[in-house]
Amino acid sequence: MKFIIQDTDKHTHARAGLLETAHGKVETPIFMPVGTAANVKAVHMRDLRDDVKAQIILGNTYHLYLRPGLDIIRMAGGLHKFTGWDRPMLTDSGGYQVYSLTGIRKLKEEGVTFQSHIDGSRHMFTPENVIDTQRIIGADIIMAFDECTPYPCEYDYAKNSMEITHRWLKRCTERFENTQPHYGHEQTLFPIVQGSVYRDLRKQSATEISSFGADGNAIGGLSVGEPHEVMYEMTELICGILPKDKPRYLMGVGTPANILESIALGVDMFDCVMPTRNGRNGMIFTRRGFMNMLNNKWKDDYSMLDKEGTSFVDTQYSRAYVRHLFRSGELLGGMIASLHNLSFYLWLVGEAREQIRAGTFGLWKNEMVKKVSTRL
RNA sequence: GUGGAUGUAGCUCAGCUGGUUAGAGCACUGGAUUGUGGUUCCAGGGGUCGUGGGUUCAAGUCCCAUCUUCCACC
Repeated sequence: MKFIIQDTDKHTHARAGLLETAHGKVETPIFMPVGTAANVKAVHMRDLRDDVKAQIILGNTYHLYLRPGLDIIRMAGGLHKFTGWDRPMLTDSGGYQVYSLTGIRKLKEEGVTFQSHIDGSRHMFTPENVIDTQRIIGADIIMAFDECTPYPCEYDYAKNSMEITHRWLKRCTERFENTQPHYGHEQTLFPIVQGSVYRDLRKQSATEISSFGADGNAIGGLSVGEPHEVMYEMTELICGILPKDKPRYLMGVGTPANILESIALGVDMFDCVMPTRNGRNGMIFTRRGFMNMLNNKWKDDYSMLDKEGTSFVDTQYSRAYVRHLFRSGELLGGMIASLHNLSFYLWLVGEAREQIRAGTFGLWKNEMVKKVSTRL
């Protein structure tokens, strides 16, 4: 996988780059829609490609392993063929599920044993079989198996967790190097920096992760409940250590403001469930602020959903109509909001990229952060 | 007509033998949601307890009357 940096902002650490995978190019900074279970919820692949203009989407190892299962994906010829998405893909390793599904899992040196949230059956993920699984799924970028620490997190727990993540990374890397892609296209492995909110741990982890010389590096364990300033502080610290010539991926982030601020700190890739999950629950993000479509104030607002929006839904449906759909529990509401929000997120990072290339990112970012944080 | 039930928040109901400012679920009004378990959590507003009398220190609760709705039987 290739990555080149095309422009660097003079006043911030923002970069505009180009990532090249076997399934095509990705212009960074980029937002990657989350498609956990072999679909971006409530959005057609066609709309994802032509309307949202998504360049790369996510899948999830844990969820796909449980359903539909590896045999089905292998027989389909991999996740690209199975879903019909022929552009770049990235799979998360399941490390986050180990965190979020806590209570039905047990963590050991060997790996993690857990019970399926679907039928309670017992399974084990190890660094090795998570790589094998991601070979079968066949995404262009695959993630190392890590432990995402909760927040707050005791120093000793964070330290042990970080160390086990490092040992697992070594095992992931070995397995990755000793296995081949199943479908003829190249895959690449991203390691993940951990260390919770402790500067020395984050520094140590970023240094360790950098030494692997991967094609790209991820920052995990943030946006799990810590204050935004802490998240930015850690991100800044880590970006100062990770190699400059490789893409940096901040996992699970975030709000439009989080993304803009993190781009300024030198992050190139993002993913987050917010535009889709919050969208399904009535939240609409726009360049002028965000709105809760369930609120009473939209009941007779017949203006377009977002007159400045880039999606066809923005000028196809009125706010009053979208509010009606949400209040009636109509599925179309979630579909409209998901499509709109993803379009907005992709517009936002695309515009950030343009501003970086034009040398005007810093000022634009500051103004945009204020706007997108406004409640409408 | 007779007998038996019923009446408490917008809706469906809980309130044991009378005892602090009458509760729940849903709905309603807001808020949260960050590598997704089609959500889930949090907060808030809202009731002359059908009506009128009575007993009692004290009545949603007991007594009488009346009205509402339902059931059964003539």
